[in-house]
Amino acid sequence: MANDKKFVEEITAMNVDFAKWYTDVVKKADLADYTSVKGCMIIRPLGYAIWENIQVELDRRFKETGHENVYLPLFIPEGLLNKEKEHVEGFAPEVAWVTHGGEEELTERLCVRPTSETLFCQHYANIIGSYRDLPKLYNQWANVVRWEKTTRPFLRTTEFLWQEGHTAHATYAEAQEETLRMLDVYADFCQDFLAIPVIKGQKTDKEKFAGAVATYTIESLMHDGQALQTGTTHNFGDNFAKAFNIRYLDQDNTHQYVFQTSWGVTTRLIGALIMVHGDDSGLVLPPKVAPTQLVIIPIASHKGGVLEKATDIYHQLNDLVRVKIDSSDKNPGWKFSEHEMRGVPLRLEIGPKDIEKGQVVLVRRDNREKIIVALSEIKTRVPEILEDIQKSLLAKALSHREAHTSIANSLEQIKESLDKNPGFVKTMWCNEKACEEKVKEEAKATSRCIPFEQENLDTKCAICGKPAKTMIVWGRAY
RNA sequence: CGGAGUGUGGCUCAGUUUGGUAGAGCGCUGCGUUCGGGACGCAGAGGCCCGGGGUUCAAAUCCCCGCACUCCGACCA
Repeated sequence: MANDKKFVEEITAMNVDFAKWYTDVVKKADLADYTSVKGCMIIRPLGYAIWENIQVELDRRFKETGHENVYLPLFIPEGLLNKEKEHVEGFAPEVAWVTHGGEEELTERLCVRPTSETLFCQHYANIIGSYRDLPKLYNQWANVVRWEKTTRPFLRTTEFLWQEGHTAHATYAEAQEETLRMLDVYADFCQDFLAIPVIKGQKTDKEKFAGAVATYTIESLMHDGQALQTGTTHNFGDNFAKAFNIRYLDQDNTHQYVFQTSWGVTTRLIGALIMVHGDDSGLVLPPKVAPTQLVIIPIASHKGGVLEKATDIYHQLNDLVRVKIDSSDKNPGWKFSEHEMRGVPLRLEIGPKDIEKGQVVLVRRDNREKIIVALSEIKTRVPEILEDIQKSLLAKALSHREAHTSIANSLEQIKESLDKNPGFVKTMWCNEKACEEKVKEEAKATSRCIPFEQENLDTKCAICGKPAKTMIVWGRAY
């Protein structure tokens, strides 16, 4: 059986129509379902289990770096939202408003939180009085609502799930340290756990968060060459502290404003998983995040001893990996396709012939390699193979990104690169907004970030020719 | 917010041109046979044709007015 044979007819091929492929995978892999409210999706058990795994792992890393979880209200009074000017202007167009409670019109409209900066600020103003109260390292897992015009499951939904970290510090330097520390947490999580390579960098002034001094980002490249911001951290300086009057008394008994940060990742990460690792047969999940890591498929399960053996294997592996046994009365072929669509990293086939030979057949989801393993060795081989799949997926995604990263020295070259080899384009840049706008207008691309890992490609800005200040990465983004 | 498209059993759609008893495939339920890449037989269940108004003896079909979703652009995690 050739590896490139198309096993699943119900999913549109990626190279035929990537957008269609994406929604097909979302539906066929049972990740999410549409509802009667635009942009609001039902996250189905598989999609939610992936989110839960993301949550558990991230939460562990947040706690390790000293953070505590809290929960703040869903509603924000209009007056509170309006306190920081840049912030409210940034979010105003996409805020949903509650105007009535029952039949009564409210005296003040309530905003359904698009993010919780203002609520955290109000709270911090109440609870921070002394330098002894700092730092405050809070995080909340929550849903937020942004009234988006164009929505796509996981990538951009009206309501989405996320975590938002909000911290308060005594000095700008500490806030900056926190901002970069959390970017590292995100970057490491994406690469190690989701097998998604990222570029760490700073957003330009044009792209930074409303109300922030500096915004940092991790950027990933999807299979179609489109960029996706997979996580973001912000240093607010004392902008919000001044607007909300968050002050503490320092050792010298003088009032000081606090310095704040915020950082978040969302259910968009699931979209990234789909678009980085998926193939024409459906979802491909890295073992670390996969709700089911191994599925056992009994062959000819009506024949004596097969189901018993499969169950025995299940019990042997149950402590080592997340394993399921599919003993439904579907055909084996149907089951193969089904679990491939759902991205299960490894499949174990056990039939009468295998039992005779004392072996099982393992099939990798990522490359469809068939591996025959003696029954006596499965407990060592299965975890080994899963580890290898995790590594291979990261390596594959990394080489895809490298193959789709170009260097350009002019606006013409930026356009050409984006058209001929869609992906990231690195250039030098003069740090002027005008050049960003020009790229946006002519090449339909935005600046993704100014990478921490700089390269000296040229002395001049690729767009205007003036002396360059930094290297920047461009891309067409989701 | 522009441009395009689509709304008919759970799903994919036919039927609409030319008004006349609501269809197919898949899925689902039951029984039996199968089982190493989406099996098969038999028997069943299941529809206010997106909504509201017209026109007509008669509307899924013709005419108005809504609403929703999808895709492509502009804005955004």
